[in-house]
Amino acid sequence: MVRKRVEIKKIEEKPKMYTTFTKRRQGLFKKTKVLCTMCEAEAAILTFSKAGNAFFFGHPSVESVLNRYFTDPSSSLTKNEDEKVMPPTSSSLTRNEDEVVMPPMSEAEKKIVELIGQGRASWDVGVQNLGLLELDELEAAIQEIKCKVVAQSREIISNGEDQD
Amino acid sequence: MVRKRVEIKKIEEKPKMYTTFTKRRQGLFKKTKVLCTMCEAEAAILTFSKAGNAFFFGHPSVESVLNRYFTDPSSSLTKNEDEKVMPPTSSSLTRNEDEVVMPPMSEAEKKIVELIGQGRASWDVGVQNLGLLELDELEAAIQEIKCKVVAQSREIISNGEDQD
DNA sequence: GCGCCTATATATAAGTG
DNA sequence: TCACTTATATATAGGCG
Repeated sequence: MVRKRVEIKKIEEKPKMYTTFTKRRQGLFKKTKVLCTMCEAEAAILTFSKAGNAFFFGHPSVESVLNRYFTDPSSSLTKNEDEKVMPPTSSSLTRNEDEVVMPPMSEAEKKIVELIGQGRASWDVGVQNLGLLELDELEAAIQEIKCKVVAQSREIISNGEDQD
Repeated sequence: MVRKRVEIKKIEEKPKMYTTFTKRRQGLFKKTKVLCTMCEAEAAILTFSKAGNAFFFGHPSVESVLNRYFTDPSSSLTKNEDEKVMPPTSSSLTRNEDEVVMPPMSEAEKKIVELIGQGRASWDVGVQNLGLLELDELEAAIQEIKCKVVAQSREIISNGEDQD
């Protein structure tokens, strides 16, 4: 219970380091979201743990913020011309889940998987390519999924923590 | 002196909003630095205030983190079995010159993909295997995605209207 | 290890100069 | 508006089941 103030230095014990990373990263993301909400700010945060895991958050989206970073005049001042980061032109995100066999999906699930399945586009871009009708369907699909999640949360709460 | 808990919503009074932005941004940067120090992590945070001011921080540098963001394969998915670490040894990743590829997914996207990506389990089953904390995150993630969808819809409906 | 708990450290809203 | 104050809210280290 935080009996002592932690020193701001490298944590030598790996397990402890990972635990700390997770907790602090979560806190960081949360605060970033709050900042965006309260101050109508745009922000992106990119993290890579020592273990190599990557976590990102961006409002309105990581891409939009990065794009602004690359184009906003006030940003240029802090960068070196010759050390500009080039926007992605490589492909590394393609997941090979082609042979994943799943139980029958609901329409909602299918909708969502469909978007992700595009493979070459992230949600932001994927969404931007949809028409009103599709967006409407997707919204409903998302809502449906969300209901399941919320329902599950409630179930766990009411059952204490008795669940597999 | 924090006489009351602040609501996590847009601050209407501009002066107050800017003050809050400044304070919270500083806190955010500070925490980001601590995270990097304690956990040997790499992180970058980019912020744009409503007023248009830009602030960045990156360890080891903003540029290096962004470069990693655009190239690191581990940016795509996070698995959790025994091994979730996958150092960029060079496998199936990297450059396709003729294909436009998007950066890694956001937290929200990852959360959702994570569930589906588990394979062999539909959403219903996947959700049932999550703990409260995860469900909470997932809910937020779903909400985030939904916001994007809704926003896109509204934009289309506006059909050309533009604001600020 | 994972999720929850809680005592304490830290962040911060509002006030003051 | 910044710098400092300080009361309170929030984050979190370590413990527990």
